[in-house]
Amino acid sequence: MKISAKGEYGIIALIDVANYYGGEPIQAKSIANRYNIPERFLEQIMTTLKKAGLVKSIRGSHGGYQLAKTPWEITLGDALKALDGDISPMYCVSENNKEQCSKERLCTIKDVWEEIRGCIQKTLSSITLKDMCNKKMEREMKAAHMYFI
Amino acid sequence: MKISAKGEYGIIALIDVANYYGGEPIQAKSIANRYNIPERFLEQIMTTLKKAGLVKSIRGSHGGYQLAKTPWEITLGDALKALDGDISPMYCVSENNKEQCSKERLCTIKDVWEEIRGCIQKTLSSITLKDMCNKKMEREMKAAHMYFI
DNA sequence: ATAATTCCTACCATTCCGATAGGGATTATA
DNA sequence: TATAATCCCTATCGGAATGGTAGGAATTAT
Ligand code: FES
Ligand code: FES
Repeated sequence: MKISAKGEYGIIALIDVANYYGGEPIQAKSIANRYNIPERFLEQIMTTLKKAGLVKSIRGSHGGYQLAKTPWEITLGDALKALDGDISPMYCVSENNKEQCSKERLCTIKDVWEEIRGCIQKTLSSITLKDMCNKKMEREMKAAHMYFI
Repeated sequence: MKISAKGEYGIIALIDVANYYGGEPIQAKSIANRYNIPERFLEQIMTTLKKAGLVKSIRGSHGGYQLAKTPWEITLGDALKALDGDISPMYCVSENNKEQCSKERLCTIKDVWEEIRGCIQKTLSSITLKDMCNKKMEREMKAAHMYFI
């Protein structure tokens, strides 16, 4: 029941990119350095985010990443779905439901997984990158010279 | 973000034991057979549940397992906490918080994990074994000759 | 005595995760 | 046009976790 490092790194990166929304593209290398994320690993993560349509990339020198939508159009749910594949606690209630449990029709527990998936989904899809940026800014206003994630 | 097989098997077993509440102890072997769970694996799971104080065991011939509390005193939250160790989506918001994230005090994402942990916890701790038994019974009443999990 | 059970400990195979690595493609700019 | 800075693609790898197996000891009813 844990969110992967990939998921966490990806969210950190996305929030960072969102912070630069409207400006110059931001490089994977820069993000990796500032948040202490392995550089080559982050590259792969950014590719994932790109394939999911959350960021767009600019290649070549002075290249980097920018949001593919506005910060208030992208939710943490979108991010985690792209990064960890899914946010359901059990395969039988996954959105891209491939694997079924054996006794699915006779299972009374499935409802529980469904409910959990629902509340996670609801929470995550209610928080946008914009929200996260705002929170970060607020905190940095109160505590001078400190950079929040 | 998936619940382990151990977690699922354990919950199935617990519900089954709860179904026999007040009667004879029920054997791991019997549970394993009926729900198609590897026998020796289930033995270990039952040990986990025992150590967590959810079931008590009776050794020797005609032995087996019984609930250590009433079915309405044990929640699915108790069960999963015992089986999967924890239900938090990130170590920094775990109840038995050992590992801390590096920049914990500067992290704005932690709040999100906290919120998710909260809603999972709330859902799981609101469902008792009694609830699950009732649901099972209701469904079996409506569909004759079918045994639900 | 025997059979049925739980209990304890070790082990094993596979998968997943986090990360590293090499090298190619693209682009600004000097 | 050369160079440096990027992103991009693919392969690989070590370690940890997961799911399961195994042997045999301890306990108990019959
Ligand atoms: S159907 Fe998936 S847990 Fe029962
Ligand atoms: S402190 Fe744990 S994710 Fe930020």
